Amino acid sequence: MKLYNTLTKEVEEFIPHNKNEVTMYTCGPTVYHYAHIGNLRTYIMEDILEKTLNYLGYNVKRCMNITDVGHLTSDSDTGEDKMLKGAKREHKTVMEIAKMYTDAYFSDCQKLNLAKPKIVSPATDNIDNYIEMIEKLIKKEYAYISNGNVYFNVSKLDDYYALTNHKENEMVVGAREGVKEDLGKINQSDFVLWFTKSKFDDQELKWESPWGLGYPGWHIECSCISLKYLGEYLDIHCGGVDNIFPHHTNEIAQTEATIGHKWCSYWVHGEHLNDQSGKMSKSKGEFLTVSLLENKGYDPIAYRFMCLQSHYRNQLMFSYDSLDNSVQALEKLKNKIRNLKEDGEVKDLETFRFKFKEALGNDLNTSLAITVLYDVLKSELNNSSKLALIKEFDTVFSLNLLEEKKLNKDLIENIETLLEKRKQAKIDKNFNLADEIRKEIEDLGVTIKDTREGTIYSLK
RNA sequence: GGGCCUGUAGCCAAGUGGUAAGGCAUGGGACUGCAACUCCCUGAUCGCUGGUUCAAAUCCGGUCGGGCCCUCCA
Repeated sequence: MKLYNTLTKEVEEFIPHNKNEVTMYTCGPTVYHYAHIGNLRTYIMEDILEKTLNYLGYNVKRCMNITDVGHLTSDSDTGEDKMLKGAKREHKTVMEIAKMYTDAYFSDCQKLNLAKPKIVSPATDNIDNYIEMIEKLIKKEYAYISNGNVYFNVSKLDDYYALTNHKENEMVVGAREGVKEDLGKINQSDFVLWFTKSKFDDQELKWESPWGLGYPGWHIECSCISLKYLGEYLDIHCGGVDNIFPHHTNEIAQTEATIGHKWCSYWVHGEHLNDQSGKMSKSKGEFLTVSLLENKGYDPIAYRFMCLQSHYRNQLMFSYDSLDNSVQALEKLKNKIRNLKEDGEVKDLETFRFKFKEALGNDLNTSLAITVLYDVLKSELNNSSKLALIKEFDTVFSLNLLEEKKLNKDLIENIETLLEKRKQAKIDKNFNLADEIRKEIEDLGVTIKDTREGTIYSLK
């Protein structure tokens, strides 16, 4: 298995710290609003990665956080807590909001066939751990207290910018509008570990700490949760590219300062989904959620398919045209598969299996893996063998390729009766009637197809 | 100002030195009472421009265009 590692900027052979056991940490959602499909693109990539590793025989232990607290707009005390903002908007308490959007998030995941990580931990469940870790950092003199907040001192590290090519003196403070310099810091890139002072005194969730009543900075949760559940040697850490700096950079800083050795070997980042105006966001353009797509009549799986046809490290352009494209393609693909009927012994799977593994094993080239699927369909293999391969591939793709939609009994009887009538009409050359009956059947949501063996039907 | 990614047929998109995968759409054909489904056939020299090389979409330089990050973000 080869993976592109942001840390080395190279595609590397993946070697877990502990033989076949893989530890994987993926940054989870901030539950102050619905996830948009751009957010979900990264989770789709992570899902494919996890399933590919499983397919290749690894045992993956994956952990994800749920950010349900104190996600400020910035470390410099400007901006507003997102959870609080969400709560105000919905006239609910912060915890109610968190619950509501956490549920919504997992519901979206389910619709996209995203496996739930073995370990899911809300940020608010681990406050004691953060405090403990921050105390350690202060004791080791990596952290200092200033203006009531606890900061991490990045100048104590040899290589704070390991993940990026940033240089401290070339960075522009306030490159982004609304960001103001925090005068309490020693270095420009120092970040907050614990807040006791914020311009937003109405911050709802606060905890007692050695530094006073306050709440954690927004990088500490991922470090802590990861250490708590996955140990001091992490194999893979994932997230969106926007997390590279500062979030992941800071995670590395505080974690390695705490444990005193290298922490995570492979950093895997997913590129963004863009729309015509650039990066998709919650504040501009159409707010594209899974539910919105569903309301417009799209099967969320078609979006998953769209993502798989591109590479996770390339930006992908969203448009309804390309989603329509994927809808068509997926439908055709499933039709082809539906037409395969078992016909004997399963054999000769290795060639395609190898190609499939090679595609995914090459830094998750899902697009090429999809091509292998089409190659299987066009191959000389018998149907049973094709079906066996498709079933295997779909453990990674998760596109419901073999899904047989269930017809209920009454519906079947109804259709059988109508088909009999239509058959008679055709014999009588009464094609108008035959067409009417076909229309009637289609209105029931069923497609029919005339073949030499008779008429067959399936759910649309 | 600094860092990074990207430009392949109408559209989406693989492909990192040896003369361009795949999908969707289009057009033509087979099948059908018609249709749907399915099957067969159908298209690009890779933004532009210099260079390296026996050989470049692939490497290097320039140029034009699109996008991202630099303390909200997947």
